[in-house]
Amino acid sequence: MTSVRNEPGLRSETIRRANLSSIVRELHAAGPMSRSALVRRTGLTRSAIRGLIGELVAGGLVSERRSAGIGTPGRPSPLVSPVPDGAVVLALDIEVDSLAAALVGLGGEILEHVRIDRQRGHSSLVAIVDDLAELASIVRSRRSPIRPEIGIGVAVPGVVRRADGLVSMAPNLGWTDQPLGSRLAHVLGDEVPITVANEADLGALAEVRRGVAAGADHILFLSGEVGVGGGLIVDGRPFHGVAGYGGEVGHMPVNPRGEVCNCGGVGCWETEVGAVSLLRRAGRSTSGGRAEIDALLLDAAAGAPRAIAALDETGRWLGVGLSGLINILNPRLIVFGGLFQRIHPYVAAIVDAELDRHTLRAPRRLVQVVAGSLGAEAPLVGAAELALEPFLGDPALWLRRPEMGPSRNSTIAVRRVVA
Amino acid sequence: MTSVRNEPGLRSETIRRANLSSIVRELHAAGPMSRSALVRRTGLTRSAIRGLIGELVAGGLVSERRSAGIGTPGRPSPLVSPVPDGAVVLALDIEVDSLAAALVGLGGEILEHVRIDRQRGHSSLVAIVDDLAELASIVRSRRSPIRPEIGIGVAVPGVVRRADGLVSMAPNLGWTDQPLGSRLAHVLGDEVPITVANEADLGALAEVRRGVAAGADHILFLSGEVGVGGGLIVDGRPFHGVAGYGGEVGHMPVNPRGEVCNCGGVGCWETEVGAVSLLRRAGRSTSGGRAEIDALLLDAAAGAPRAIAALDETGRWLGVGLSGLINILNPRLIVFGGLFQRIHPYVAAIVDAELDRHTLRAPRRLVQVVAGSLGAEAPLVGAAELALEPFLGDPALWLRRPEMGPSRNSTIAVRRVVA
DNA sequence: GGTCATTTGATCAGGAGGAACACAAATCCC
DNA sequence: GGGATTTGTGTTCCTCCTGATCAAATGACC
Repeated sequence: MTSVRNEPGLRSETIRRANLSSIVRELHAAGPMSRSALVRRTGLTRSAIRGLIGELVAGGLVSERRSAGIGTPGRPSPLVSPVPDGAVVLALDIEVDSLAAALVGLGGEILEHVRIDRQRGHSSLVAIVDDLAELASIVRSRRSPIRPEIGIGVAVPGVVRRADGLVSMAPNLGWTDQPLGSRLAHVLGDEVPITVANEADLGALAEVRRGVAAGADHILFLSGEVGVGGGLIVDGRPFHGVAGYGGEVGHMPVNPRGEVCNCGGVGCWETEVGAVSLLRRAGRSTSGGRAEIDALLLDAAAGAPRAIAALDETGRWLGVGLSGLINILNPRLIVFGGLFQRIHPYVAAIVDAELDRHTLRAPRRLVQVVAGSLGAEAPLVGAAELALEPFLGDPALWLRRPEMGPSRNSTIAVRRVVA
Repeated sequence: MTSVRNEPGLRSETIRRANLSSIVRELHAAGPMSRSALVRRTGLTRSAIRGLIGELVAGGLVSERRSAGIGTPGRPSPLVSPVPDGAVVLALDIEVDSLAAALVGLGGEILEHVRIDRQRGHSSLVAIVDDLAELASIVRSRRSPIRPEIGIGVAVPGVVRRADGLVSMAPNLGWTDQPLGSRLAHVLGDEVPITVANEADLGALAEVRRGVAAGADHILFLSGEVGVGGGLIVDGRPFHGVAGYGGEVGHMPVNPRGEVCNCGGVGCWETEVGAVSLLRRAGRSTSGGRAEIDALLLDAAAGAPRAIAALDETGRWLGVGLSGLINILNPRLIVFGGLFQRIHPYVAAIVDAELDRHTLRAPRRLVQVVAGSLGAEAPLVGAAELALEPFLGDPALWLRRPEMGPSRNSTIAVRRVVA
């Protein structure tokens, strides 16, 4: 704020960029809509919208077609649609037990999608990078002609430095300080920007753009299997602290007499609410992964007391930790993703009860806990949204400038004559 | 984002507003500087700066004078200074043991200031509002001619709803759901906007604008005496969740076997790090307030084992709780205010050691814990900054528009003749 | 003390961009 | 089929910044 900027000051062009951005964002978020709807939603005049849409159509980012005239009087407004091919991104997702790649277009349409199972446990960086490259080439080859992506987004279950995609810590992969971003750039080509982010951060973005949290401006997304991650949307924008490390709610200390955590600490929240403690409480194998949890939920549904008790206990700790988070963050919505989405029906009541006990009244009244709607694909969807973000923020950068402006006066004479 | 806006779209005028804002913000934050420095810092051209400064000078918000030519070759650039009288706000501060009022001008200059002691303990809303009105009239009367303030900011040790200044909970005042904002508007006049906020939120704002955290973009300010409050600056802007309730870090659960808290919960952080627990650990009266803490610190400085042990224990819990907050928020700086600023020298080492133990490595490396620099006046300074904010964001609203534009062509002929 | 390089202010033309207005087109309703 | 209504089209106007050019004020150097 008080230092020398390298960016120039605001000028006319800035306005055009911002207005183009707001149009593209509307279409990306809400899908096709009439031109007049865009006028209402952006606050711009018909003239301005006309010019901007014209530029977007010329640039191939948007298409107009006659709307099916329905109901209202007045001249029908053409329907403006985002063109999926106008801006395509590659989304990659590294999960504990799978890898995925997808091509996603403007508007959020998933054009291609592949997911393969992965052995749980530790894997080397190169092995995973190679697998991702393979998946990338599969989805790319399915789509031709191949227009290069405008960005690549990657979801990782670990702590990530945004600047360069260094994975500082990913216990479930056995990674410490692994340069995922630069390795991927090496393999996938470095002409396209690659952004790596934590899967919970991306889950939050996904749910706020395309899921239950659509349009909310303050949400906390909770995700994880073994580890517990949090993703935060603040004022409509992803929050990630100074270097991208924010949101590690799993390592909030909640129980000084608790167990030792992966991170070296004691009594971290994830030792109380993670999959391992849930399985242990239910007397099940803690190495069984997703299937074991599914079995536990079946038991609970059938009324097995031990399964129910385990879920209750996990729910209580969920409520305790969430109370702290709500007091700190005052969100509108808490979205359960990953493991928590699956156990949500079994713990919702107890979580709510705990929130009533431990949360300050004022923020408690405003918050709601809901299950996510995107399931296991949330991080992948979020990765796509992340990769699209620079484009959405300034679509003008991807518009080819016309060589010359349209000849403005050519039609005037004609019209005058006609009139 | 996807709803109908009432604001119009961006237009030329928007740019001028934003550029005026960035000039005024620079001057407010960094003080007087040469016109050419403004060119560098805003990225605007000399021409643009000239026009904008001209408008600000005409509006009385800024003044130019010849700079003391020092050192550099080239034509000297005039020094541009914010005019304190150009925008004056009234800042009010309700503390546990005192009340204060100040008039603060553009640039942060404190023009007038009064603080009076207050009986610790519960007070009615009307009593405090009356006292504040009295203080306000004192500072106003000292300054003549009275130009009306452009805003009023109020700091409160409690949970505040931003929209209307309702104090949802302020245990130290004995308040629940007290309409402070509207009562103040009633007494002080409702033509000036009144903004009420939590004292820790304002402390954060104060330290980031005028204190040790100057220019930092992600900070956590920790404050409090009995209760513990947190103020958060995210991306350079105050964070306050959905309704302004954010930042209540004091009620983060850290010890399920801990004590019952004011809020009704158990084992809240403030039951472990607040003044009461510190005094109790040291075997001192918990009702003595500030003086009792001072005596404790004297003891510790003199080497009294029990005082030192009490501070150590508090320091340990500080470290534990801060670890969680750092993992969640990934801030650049943690600023100790209020009680914590005073005990900072005694607990800094132990806090750092606990952070090393409990915080994830990556965010740990980036964070620093420092004592605040504004002491007891931090909330008051922050209240002033808060009240100035609408003005800084759009100074054009306070500029009287000239009746007619300057006659552009009057001097051209002359210059042509001369040339 | 004079000359020159350097930096910055002053002035003005030009271009970009949206707003406002007038008009035309397309639809619904009666 | 006529009128009301809504919305696209085209043009003019206004605002605001940039860029080029010239003038002014200073330090450095001989």
